[in-house]
Amino acid sequence: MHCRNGGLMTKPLRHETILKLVRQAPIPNQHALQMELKKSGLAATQATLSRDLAELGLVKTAEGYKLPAQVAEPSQFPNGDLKRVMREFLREASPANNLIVVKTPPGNANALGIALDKASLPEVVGTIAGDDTILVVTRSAATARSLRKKFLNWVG
Amino acid sequence: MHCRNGGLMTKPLRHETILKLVRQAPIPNQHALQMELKKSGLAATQATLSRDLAELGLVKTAEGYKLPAQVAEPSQFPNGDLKRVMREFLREASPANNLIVVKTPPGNANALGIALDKASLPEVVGTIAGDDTILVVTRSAATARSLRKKFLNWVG
DNA sequence: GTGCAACATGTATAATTATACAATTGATCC
DNA sequence: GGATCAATTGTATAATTATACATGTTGCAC
Repeated sequence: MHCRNGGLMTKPLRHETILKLVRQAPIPNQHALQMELKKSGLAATQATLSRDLAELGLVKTAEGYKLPAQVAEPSQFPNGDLKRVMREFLREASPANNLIVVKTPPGNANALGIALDKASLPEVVGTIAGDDTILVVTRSAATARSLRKKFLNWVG
Repeated sequence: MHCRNGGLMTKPLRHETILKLVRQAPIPNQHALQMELKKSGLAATQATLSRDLAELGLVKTAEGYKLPAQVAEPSQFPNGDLKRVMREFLREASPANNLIVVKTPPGNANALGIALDKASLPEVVGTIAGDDTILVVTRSAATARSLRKKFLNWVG
């Protein structure tokens, strides 16, 4: 078979390069990794990369392969606080694709945004708060819709 | 098609159950999850579970699906310390499948074991230290062998 | 009521990943 | 030198996961 290896220890270099790449950004799949490595002059088949990723202990998330350290901490504790803040400030929540557009009284978006971030709900990828509007970014439209319903239930 | 759903909101319950299961132990794959859910009287196809896992933001590791919180922290900082301790105490390191059997002078296994744990090398799944022997558990035989070489290089 | 849109889900299949096996290379021992 | 073994990798394929599409259901507007 053609192992074009030729005795050069390519594996350690490849592993280093993979770690370098994954530190820059999550790698969506093994084919993408293969392309990136090729740019660095490193050839490897999908099978080899599958083995590499396992040996390096990388982890596959919705965003792609990451270092374990890069895996976001999820909600540290429940959201009693969030519910309270939300009851106070939430006026309206509209899904828009994978976003929820949350309206608050003028000047209060930030407060609610902070509470949302702190609660770090698993559904929430991130938030941006303006003056009276927060964009809540979720992984999918379905998530946005179901999370929105959860919000509305909370404020009952 | 037969969505035997009948209007009961099975999804939230299913999601709760999945989270409960994954808190107990990593779930190796979607088929295993399907079997577990069946035990709880919850029927779902692989496709549904694939969608569920994505919505819940679970992450796939070598051990299976986990909560992001359960993903182990990798080496926090390099291993200068470990190298020093290792030079002092390491006498022998033999690979045995996915283990490395590390020998130390009598009574020193624990010290080296602690240094190993602190360094939390990505290759190391865990360690057990006796009196003059440490078992270093890695993910694979290949990892064990290459890590062992790394050890031997360190102690020069 | 009808119509419509959003959901949840199953089926079938595409896409992705893991692995059994074979081949090559380099080291070690006789 | 030749034999043998461990390591690395490719090929082919199996196993696993994601998704395009279709369908039954529910809630809401009219």
